[in-house]
Formats: sequence, C-alpha cells, structure tokens
Amino acid sequence: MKQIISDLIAQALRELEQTSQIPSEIGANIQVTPARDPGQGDYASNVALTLAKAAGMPPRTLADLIVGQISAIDTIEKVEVAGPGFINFFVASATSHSIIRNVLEQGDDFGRSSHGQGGKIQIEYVSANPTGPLHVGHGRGAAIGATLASLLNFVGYEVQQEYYVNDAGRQMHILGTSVWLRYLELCGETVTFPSNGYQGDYVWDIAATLHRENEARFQKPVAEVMAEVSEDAPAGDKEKHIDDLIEKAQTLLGENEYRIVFDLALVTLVDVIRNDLHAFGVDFDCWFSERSLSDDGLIDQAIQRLQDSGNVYEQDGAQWFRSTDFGDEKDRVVRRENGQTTYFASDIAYHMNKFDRGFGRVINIWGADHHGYIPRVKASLTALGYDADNLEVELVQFANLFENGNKISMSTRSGEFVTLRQLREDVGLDAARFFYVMRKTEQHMDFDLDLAREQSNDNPVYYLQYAHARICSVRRQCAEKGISLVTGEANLERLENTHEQALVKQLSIFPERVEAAALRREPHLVVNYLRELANLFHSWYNAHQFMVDDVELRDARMALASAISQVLRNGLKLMGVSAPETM
RNA sequence: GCGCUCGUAGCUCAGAUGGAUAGAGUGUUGGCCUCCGAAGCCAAAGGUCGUGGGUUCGAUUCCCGCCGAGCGCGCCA
Repeated sequence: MKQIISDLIAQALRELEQTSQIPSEIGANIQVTPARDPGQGDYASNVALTLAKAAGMPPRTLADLIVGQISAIDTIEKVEVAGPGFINFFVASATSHSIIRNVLEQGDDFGRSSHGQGGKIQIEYVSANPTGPLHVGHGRGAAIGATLASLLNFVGYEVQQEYYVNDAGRQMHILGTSVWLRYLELCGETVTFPSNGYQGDYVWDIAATLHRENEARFQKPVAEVMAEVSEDAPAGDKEKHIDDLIEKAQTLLGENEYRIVFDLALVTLVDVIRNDLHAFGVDFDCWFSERSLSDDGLIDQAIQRLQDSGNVYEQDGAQWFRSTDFGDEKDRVVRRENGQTTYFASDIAYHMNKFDRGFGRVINIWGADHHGYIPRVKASLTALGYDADNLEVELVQFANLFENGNKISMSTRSGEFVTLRQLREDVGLDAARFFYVMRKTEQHMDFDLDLAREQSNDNPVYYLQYAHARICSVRRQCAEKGISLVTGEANLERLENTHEQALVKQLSIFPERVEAAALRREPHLVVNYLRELANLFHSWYNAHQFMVDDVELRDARMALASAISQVLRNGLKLMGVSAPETM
C-alpha cells in the first residue's frame, strides 16, 4: 500500500514537471508514513513540505497541485491536503479489510518476508565465561539475541546463532584451581580458600563429582600446595596469590592430570549453561571454543597475516598491532613478552574466522561495558582486508534488579547472585523473556522482580496474553453453543465502527513493524506493537458484542477476532513468549 | 582527564531517517460486570522533552557548550 501511494505521488510529480508547473529534477525523496490519527486518513506524506522550497511555492499550494494530479484508483477512496501541507490518503475499506483474509490464510507465516533473501547472518550472544551459572545480568543479552535471531529469520535471513566459549583464559584457570582446592578439602585436607577464588556452591558440586569418580587420585598435601605461594589479601596481593596457586596446581598435578580437573569444570559448567539457556527458550547452533583457535593455529595465522601486511611491530619484547592506523586510540599487544598471545589476538582470529566461514554479516551482542573494545576489533578486520562495516556490535545496557524497591547487586566471584534459572522459576518464562526485551536495547533498564511476579493487570505480559485468551474463550463458547463460524467467507464490509477500522489498520502494519524491528535490531518495537494491538482489541471487546444474532455481523467480527489472535500469537512467538488459550 | 551510552509526566519507559495537539503503562481521582473472561474498559489530572546557544519554513529529534547518571580507558579475560 505504501509503495502504491509512493508511486502515485511520483507519477503526479512527473506530470507536474512535464507540464512545467514545478521545476524539473527537484529530486523528490518521497516519504509515506502510516497516519497517526484516523482523522488524517490511513497514510500521509510530507512531500509538499520537503519540496516547497525547491518548487518555489508555499507547501499547501504545492500539495494542492500534487493532489490535483494524482490519478484516481479504486483502492484509494480519498486524498486531501491538511495542516501545513501534508497529503493524507484514505484507503478504501474493501481494500483495507482484505488484510483479515490475508492473516487467516497465511496463519503462522503472516508477517514473514523475504527481505533478507536468504543472506547468511551470524549472531553471537551471551558468550559468558563458563565460570559459573548464568545470572540475571546475562538474561537480557540472551533474550534480545534470541528474539533478534527469530526476527531476522522471520524476515528472510539464514541465521546462525553462536556462543563463544571462553575456555582458554585465566578466569577458567582460577575456576579449575578453585575446584581442585575444594576437592582437596573433600579429601580431608585443611585448605584456606583463596579470597579471589570462585566461592559459589556449584564449585563444591563439581569438586564432589571429581572426588566421587577419582577418589584421592589428585590429592596433594596442603603443605606442598601452599609452599612458596605468596600471601593472600589483605596482607598480600590476592591476584598474585591465585596465580601462584594455579601454577602450583599445574606443576604438582602435571599437565595431563591438571587438564582432567580443568576440563571437568569446563564441561560441567558449559552443560549447566546450555541447559539453563534451553529452559529459557534459547538454543544455539554452534558453541565455538576459544581454545580451538590456538589448537587450529588460527591465532598464529591471524598474527602472521597482520605481520605480512606490515601492521605489527615489536617493542619491549612484545608484538603490537598498529591499530591506531585504523582509528583505535592506542596500539594493542597481540603477543606478550613471554610469548603468549593475548585475548585480543584470539578475538582477531575469531572474527577473521567468522567471515571466512562465509557470513555476509556478523552481529555481536555485547554488554555495554565492552564498548571500548569495538574500535580495536574493527581495526583488526580492516587491517586483515575485511570490510569492518559487516561487523555490527549491539551494546546491551545492564539491567538493574529491584526487589522491594532495593537494588540487588551481584558478583559471580563471591557467589552472590540471582541466577537466570532462579529468575525464571520465580517469575515464569514468559514474564522473564518479555521484561528483558520490553525496553530499547541501549537503554538502561530496571527489572522489577515484584512487578514481573505479579499476576495482575500490573504485569504487561498478561495484558497481551489475556487478549489472546479472551479471543480463544469466545471461540470456545461459539463452539459450545453450536454456532458455526464461516469466518473465511465473512462479509467484512460489516466491520464499520471506529474500533474495527483501527484494528484493521493495526493488523495491516504488522509486517512492516516486524521488519523494522529486525532491520533496526530493536525487538522492543514488537512489544510496543502488540501492546497497541491488545489495547485496541480490549477496547473493542468492551464496546461491542461478538456473539450477536446477526449471523453476517457475527462472522465478520469473529473473523477479525481470529486474525487478531493470530497476529498476537505470531508476535509473541518471536519473543519466545507463549500465547495461552486459557489463563 | 579522554571516550562510549544516556537524560522525556511522581515512577518505569515509547517517540528511526527533523513535521500536524509530545504518547503508553503504573500511581492518584472518579465511573463501568441482570450481557461473550473486570488479568479488562472509559474519563480526569499530571510536561519550560536536563540546561544554554546554533542550523531552518519547522527541533524531543541534527550540531556545539555546560550540568547530571552509568560504563569503559591492562603485555586481564
């Protein structure tokens, strides 16, 4: 419809140019937007305002000229000039009503588009260090990433969802060592647990498994473990202390034995995370191991490529990538003085690999605290000869958890946090998923636990689900009363009141709103849309009776109601929220 | 100090590419179930869009300064 109107205007402008009523080649950028008020028709265009200057006449005069030149077609009922020079289009009711039949015929596919033309997009999200269960801070990225993936798929992209497993870093060694120390305690040793170790209960669980399956195989006397280990905080340096312990674990156990302990911790936690995410309605296609990058030689390869292109130099015994040449604020180390590559080097290799796997576009969903990291990753891609614009980073702001009006703070290290699992069990999957995507991604948000828990009109997710359940209820009652509905052949012309007209219009813009949400990477647009739809429905429901004696009217209304429930279902599904038939 | 993201109703937030009278929810006040689900609807009240300039027919939107908030600025990951 938008396109038709846009074409009509373009045609009119060409006519005016040819008859020299306006200067030629004034370069129209024709915008057509859905009207915001029923009094302003269905669609509006501001061409006359934008072209007034170039045409050398007042906007209203130009608007009148354009309207006079627009050819009549039967899908447009009326065109008029309003306000400072807007052109408002009124769509014929027969045309707009046909959307109901489209919705019913297309069902679950209504709103789908082929915009992406099967282009390959990779979206990487969550990617939390597997050093503990996911907590509520990870939930927002998970919900937004999963919803974005659904949206992109819905508008025609081939989407691959990936979790980057940081299984090679210092944090993982701290975890492995923490598990080992807890294991020693289970063996009967008396261990003073490092202040910087992971203190959560899950560490005990893994240690218990280790002990159960291996008994005293990894046991070493504590005196030996603590020998020559620097002092812990507060008297000493807690970072140095834990690093010494890690080294001790490696030397005392030997590489192979240490690896067994380490891998048990890793595998257990990745499993926990995978299960938690699955229960949260989030499933990844690929779990990409950071360690595999070095195993496959990709890190060396990436550094070599940077070296070959002259973007690496040596200083203070380390190798530096000259990222300042590509817009970063300082150069970055890729290989340390001790010969080890940095986390950044892994990330260069990882992103290189993403594009080498054939993704035309790569989306990373990162916590907002990683924003300073973007320029260097893009710099490395440019230096390697990739188009850095094909890497998109969506920053997700933190969600503050509130309960009883108090902010809840969290720390994985200390073991004090609300897990994603607890949140879901507490407020329910639907409310949890919904709350996370309700707000614009880059907007800081407050997650009110009390509100999410509340099963009342205060909880916005129920508002949408209630609309759906209500429609299902009416349909059930029709069936019970033996009323047969012929919605497919309903005379939709009977839908005449303002509620019905507004609903028909709202249904018709679902495809474009979904597309906008996908292309702008803004899932919250779907939430807003559905809220508007539910609101219009509830108002209509309160103002009019569906199960009326007038069969034709009843069929028409039930057709509209069914279409509404279908769109609610489609929209909620994109967000991973259920559409219950009863509540 | 530099950088990123922000600042809209009492509170939580929408307002893409500049447009018509800045909108929801919640809270407050008052109405609506002899009628399909009241987890709902209707109405009222609530705003110098942080602040001061600039750009133009027009700025919540774009540009600059200032104030305020959160987060970053490692041979950590």
